[in-house]
Amino acid sequence: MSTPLAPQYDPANIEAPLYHWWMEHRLFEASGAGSERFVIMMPPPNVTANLHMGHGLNNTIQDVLVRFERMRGKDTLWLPGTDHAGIATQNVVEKLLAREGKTRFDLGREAFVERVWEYVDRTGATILDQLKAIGSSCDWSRTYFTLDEDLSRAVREVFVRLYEKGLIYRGHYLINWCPRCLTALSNEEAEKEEVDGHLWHLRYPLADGSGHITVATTRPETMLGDTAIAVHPHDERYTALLGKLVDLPLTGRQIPIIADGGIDPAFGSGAVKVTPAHDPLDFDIGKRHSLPSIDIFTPEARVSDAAPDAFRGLDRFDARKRVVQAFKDLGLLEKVENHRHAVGHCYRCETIIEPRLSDQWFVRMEPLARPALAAYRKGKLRFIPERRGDEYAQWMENIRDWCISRQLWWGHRIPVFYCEASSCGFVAASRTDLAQCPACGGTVRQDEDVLDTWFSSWLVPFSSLGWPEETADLRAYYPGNTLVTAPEILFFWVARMVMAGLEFMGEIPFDTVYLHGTVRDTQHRKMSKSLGNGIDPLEVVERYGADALRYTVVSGMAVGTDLILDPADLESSFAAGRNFANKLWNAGRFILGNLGGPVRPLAGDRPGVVRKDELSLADRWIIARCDATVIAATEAYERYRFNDAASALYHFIWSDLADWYIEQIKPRLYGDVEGGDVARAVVASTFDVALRLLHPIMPFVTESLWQRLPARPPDASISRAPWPRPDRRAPDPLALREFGLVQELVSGIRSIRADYGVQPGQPIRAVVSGMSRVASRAFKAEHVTITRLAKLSSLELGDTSGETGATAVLSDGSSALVPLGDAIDLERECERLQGEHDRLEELIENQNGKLANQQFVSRAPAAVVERERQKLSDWREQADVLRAKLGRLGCLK
RNA sequence: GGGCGAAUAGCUCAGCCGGUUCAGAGCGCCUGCCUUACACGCAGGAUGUCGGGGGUUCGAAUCCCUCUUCGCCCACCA
Repeated sequence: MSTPLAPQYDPANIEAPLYHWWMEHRLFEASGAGSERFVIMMPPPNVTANLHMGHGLNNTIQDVLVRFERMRGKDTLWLPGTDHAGIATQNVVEKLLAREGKTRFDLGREAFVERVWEYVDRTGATILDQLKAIGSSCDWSRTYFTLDEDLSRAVREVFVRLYEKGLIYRGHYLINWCPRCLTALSNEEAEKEEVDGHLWHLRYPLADGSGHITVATTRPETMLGDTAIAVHPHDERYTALLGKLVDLPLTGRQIPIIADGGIDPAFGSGAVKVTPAHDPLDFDIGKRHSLPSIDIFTPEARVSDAAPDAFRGLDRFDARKRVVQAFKDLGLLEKVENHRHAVGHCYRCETIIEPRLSDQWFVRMEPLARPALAAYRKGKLRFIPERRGDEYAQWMENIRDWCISRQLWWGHRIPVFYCEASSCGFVAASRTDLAQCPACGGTVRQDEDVLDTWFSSWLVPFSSLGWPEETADLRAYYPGNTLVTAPEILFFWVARMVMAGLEFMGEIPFDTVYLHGTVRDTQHRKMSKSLGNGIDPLEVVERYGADALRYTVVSGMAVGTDLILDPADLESSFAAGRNFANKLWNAGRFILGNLGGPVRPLAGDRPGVVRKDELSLADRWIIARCDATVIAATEAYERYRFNDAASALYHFIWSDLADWYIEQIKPRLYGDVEGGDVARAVVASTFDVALRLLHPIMPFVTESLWQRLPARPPDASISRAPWPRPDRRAPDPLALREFGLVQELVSGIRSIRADYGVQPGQPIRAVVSGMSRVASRAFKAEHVTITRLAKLSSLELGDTSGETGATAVLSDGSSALVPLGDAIDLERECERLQGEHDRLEELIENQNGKLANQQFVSRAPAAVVERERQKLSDWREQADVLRAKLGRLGCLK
């Protein structure tokens, strides 16, 4: 790898081959060795999915964690997989069929399922390859699919166990129905959304002709299925009407007025039309009063034959208009009010949910939720951000039974078998397919429905490891550690995994749940296909590189915040990451080009090791800074504060290492001064550390540079390099202070140059006086550095008396004078210094006030008071120096 | 309707348990530089009554209350 490096980092030609190389060397596979493990289950993307920024965000975070822990020496398993995604996938294939003018019913169940498999096999799991493009270091050798044979076996095992335990039951209930997908949905799959609607006040004439009763409803069309009117038992307005009948308009039916405690007398008219087949509250009322229920809709939510002729076949919304019109025509429409309320929408297709009475399978959740809640309460489950735990607990506390049957064809078929013989009545859940009835020998049929997709997902932490077999993987990698996911699927998936883990493995599947934010545009709208405000991660990878994408994601999102990106301006979002990668690349190019072979070891017992007394001030400074960065970055990664890790590394690499240290060592590297070998040792070592610290965030550029460092075995990968430890030689506060003064001095002189418009190439003199001992030592030690970086013709440490020029005062009270001769603009300089002086005086005044305050001096901690005193004296010293300067320049009036 | 969170430079965000990081970063902006690692760069600079109002405190961007505005979760007022 000795080819000269290009002056510009070229991710497009570097990343893909590198990923290949990682795969070849099987660097991401869990080994089963080592004492400590780190396991992450990837939230399995839908098989049909294409990578979007949400995946980019989610998987980048997981990869950062996994790479970090892998370098810390743990046996890491990041297990990828794909989800068969029942409704979503079936919808995709049905859409394809529609183009051929066919429906799934034209094909029939078996052919249709075959068709879906064909599609899934052909398109493959594209998304998994796309995940590789962003650098995801998953253990691909263990990739699963939720419809794989072994995972399906786990699903079936779980169903049968729960069935036999009485935790799965079949019932006739009002469920959430999607009239477009033609299937039942769970409560979680019905997304509540606020909608602007109306409240229609309808008059129902009393059967005895004595008047009417008014009901208020948001869904007038359902009146066709009304079977009662309910009022609150204590509502005096209606006591006289209780038990009376009304003529239900349009239907020719008569229904009773009943009393039910569930009615709120304050809402609407206080009287409610009761439609047990189409409203959850009404369903309960119907049960309490044994009311008949009339289902007036077909599965597609068109008016069915149970309704009067005039409305049959109408879509529910057309029916609504017609019913309202009919009431108007009859003079029975009292009024219409605007009314905002929450309406359920299908989470896959946004269609408004229709509550529908049907036979479905349910899981009794309370017994599963209890231990899952207890585990959280006992502190075994940690949420990041913490407050998300409250949502988890709240959901667990109010858990409702889970409707798990779906009227789809694509999925795990419900393993329940019914005997066809009417006299037999045999029904059972079975681990194996039944050909005939074990009771009577008759033919059996299997339940037609399939299971909710999440019924396989909630098992993934163990089903993907071979359960119910007692595999080695299961023993080694269950339970896992961290789950990284979007908050949207907290209930769908996370909470249920905890329940399943406890029920079937006796242990929760992970101890930490990191819930990251959502990717949004600058108007804070969620990125989505329909809004057209998405960003294609692959386009970003192509234009800016995967590292840039990852850097942006990581640094743009703190714990508990969303990731805001501008789809209209990729440059603003991703340039910083690309520039950083390029900066690193060029720093590496420079360092590698100047090492020229093996370097002396910096520490240890090896021969040629650099002795401490060989280190210059700058060397000690960068080592101390490097060490501080090791500590800060490690802690940030551990605390999931990846943005902190990113910024600590950005600052260390760009400002400390590139802007100062590399500039500082140039004379040594070029042989202009002594100590080139020490500089090489230190720069190689600190750069190596920086690469390793940054690798979890920017794996590609760090790997490609790290492999080129001297004395690397050909097969060594940074992804397995040991995580840097804090250095014994650091911390070195004195080096930080001393070099800090050097930086102040150089910056001060540069400012003067800029202020006075000194030509960039023009060398100037500088005289520093009034130095503290620390400054004096530092300036002597870094004389060459200061001269070079401030472009001085000479740097004198001593007395500035008698000369006029521009002055910079440093924090220790030393002042640097740049004699400018005729170039000096006295008035301007006075203004400059006066401004500086006034600013200090104001600080001093405040500080005096603070320290004169008895309350402060007596109540504040002694250390705080001492610190404040020190500040005051520093400022006073600086102000004195400035005043003297002003006097000498004749600025003082 | 219940619960929770956020409001800091033009933009995106740090600022953890109250006292210096005299309020920071990146991007953007202004000035000068193609200085032999990097113009995806270097150097220098400007920018904020820390959402409004009250309070606690010797001291508040940081704690409490309140208002305003946004956001999230939950919810069978039809």
